[in-house]
Amino acid sequence: MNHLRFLHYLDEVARVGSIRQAAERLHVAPSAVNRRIQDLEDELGTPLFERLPRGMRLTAAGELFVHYIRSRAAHLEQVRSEIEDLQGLRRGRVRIVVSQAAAGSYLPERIAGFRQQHPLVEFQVQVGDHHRALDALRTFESDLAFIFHLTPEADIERLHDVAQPLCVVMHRSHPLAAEPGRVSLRQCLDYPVVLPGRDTAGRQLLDTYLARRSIKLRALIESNSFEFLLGYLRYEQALSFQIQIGVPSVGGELVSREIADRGFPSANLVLACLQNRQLPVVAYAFAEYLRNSAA
Amino acid sequence: MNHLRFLHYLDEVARVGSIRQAAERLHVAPSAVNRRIQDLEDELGTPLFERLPRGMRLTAAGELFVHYIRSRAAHLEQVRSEIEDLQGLRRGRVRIVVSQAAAGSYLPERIAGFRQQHPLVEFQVQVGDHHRALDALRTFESDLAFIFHLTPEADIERLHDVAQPLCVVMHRSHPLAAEPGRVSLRQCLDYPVVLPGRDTAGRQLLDTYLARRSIKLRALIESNSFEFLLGYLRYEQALSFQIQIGVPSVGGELVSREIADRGFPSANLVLACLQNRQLPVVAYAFAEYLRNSAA
DNA sequence: GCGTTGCGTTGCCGATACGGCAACGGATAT
DNA sequence: ATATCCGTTGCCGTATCGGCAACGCAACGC
Repeated sequence: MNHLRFLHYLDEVARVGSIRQAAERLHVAPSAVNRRIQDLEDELGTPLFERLPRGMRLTAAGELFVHYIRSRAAHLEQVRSEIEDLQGLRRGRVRIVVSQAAAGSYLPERIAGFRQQHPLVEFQVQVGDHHRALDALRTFESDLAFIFHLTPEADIERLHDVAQPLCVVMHRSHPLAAEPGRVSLRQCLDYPVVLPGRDTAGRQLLDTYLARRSIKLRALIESNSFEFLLGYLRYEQALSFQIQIGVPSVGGELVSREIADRGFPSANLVLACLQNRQLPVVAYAFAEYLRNSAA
Repeated sequence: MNHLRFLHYLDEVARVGSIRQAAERLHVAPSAVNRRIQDLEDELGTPLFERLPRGMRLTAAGELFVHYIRSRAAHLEQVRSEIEDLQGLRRGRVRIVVSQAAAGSYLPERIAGFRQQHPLVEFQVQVGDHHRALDALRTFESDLAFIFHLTPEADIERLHDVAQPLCVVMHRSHPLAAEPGRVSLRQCLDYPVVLPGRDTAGRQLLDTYLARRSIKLRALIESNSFEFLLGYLRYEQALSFQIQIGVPSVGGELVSREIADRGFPSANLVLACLQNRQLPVVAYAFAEYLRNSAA
């Protein structure tokens, strides 16, 4: 099946926008890549790329064809997966793109659990924002996406969603950690807070709620790294806000408490894939596993 | 894209069940075909064929893979078609499998009409029975099927259907042809009849109706060729039964009359394609054309 | 029992397609 | 104007593929 190499050439050129860069990634000479693309264009009778001074850009025809190539490759993976499935083995690779919040402990835990049942299954995990996740699904880079608040899109299919309350997070030695049960937002205002960047979904939920209640919250630290924020809590008696699954649940120094205030927002975490896409059986199995272990 | 030759090899071997025969059709040496198949099996780690003394038969894995190949080829055609479509040309090939009844005049007329608007479009027309039609759709040999009374099947999608009354057909010089409007079944019984074979859909409709009314009809001639039956009417003052579109409507020596009897059966002609199959744009356009010109 | 026929398969060799290398022409950035 | 990055092309070695002939095997006809 090495005959399909050249389709990968085209795919890569479309991604990086340059024959030379694509050739480098593919470990072949630029001329080789160029030749295959020219062959393809000759056969289709239409240019697939515009030749710009700075590189190559897909034409409309190219867009169509590259989408075909990628879906073909994904389809092939699905068939291979089915074939291996009927040999009794559950092997293959699940490719998933997730929000940062899920990357810390939620996803690792689930993957570890899944691999106990299916030890031959490999994973490719990408962390990315909303936009990145949708893009990865559309270009067939990922099978599944697990992200916040999916705005409905025609070509994306929701497989499962979980409502996740936004919690306040602190070190276990923090005064608030002694409180049993929920805490009120008012209590939190007495302490310094560290917050995720304004472009994250959780932060936006928080901000709109606070604005509605005319509550001002000054962030001691803003960061686009959840790991950094939570890590910082070990060094200063501060608070942060995070959805529940974003906080390590076992053996951690960190504690999370739900907020008692009425109307305090919840995030909606969605497991999604590309519409009409036939997932590899392992990917589908993992999606089912996530759905059942959601609890 | 000649690189995909070897996929066609596999397809052909699966169809004819023998490497040597497939090689002959493909105009290559049997050893070449054999080699590509072995490569494929090595790469997939699974035999795709059982080696029988009489030839090759697909394994379960082979079934999956061959289906992938065929759908991939069909998908490619669809993409090429889309690409040509956005170049402004409406070209390509529509592959359709139809009942005998539609082959005589209905389909030729519609194809001619369609080609007046899209002269670059080519057609491949196969005549076949119910079973053959479904098989052609499933193996991606045909894009569309136009057949009688489609029993609902999970993987087949109905695009359009037309109720077609069963009519009595005669030569224009036949006594009954002088009658204006409908004729009664009783009138027909005075004349010899020629009928399609018992395995055709129209004949079965007729037989069940006649049986319910306890009417006996002795066929002067039975034939599996509609063309022969209608042709025979030129030489003897006999009658035949056929759905309306099975009778040439223009400039013909033949005349059809509807049957006045209440409950006299109608056939249901269905235009169908494979479920979830993205049709080439030309095929889709032709399906639309048929739907609109059904009247 | 035989030979015949059709099947998949393999070794060997020639043809073909493909990739690597180096150089060219053009457009942009500094 | 120089440097850089781009796609492109001619030339050549090599890996890949197909053709040919032969082999082993199983089924069929006689």
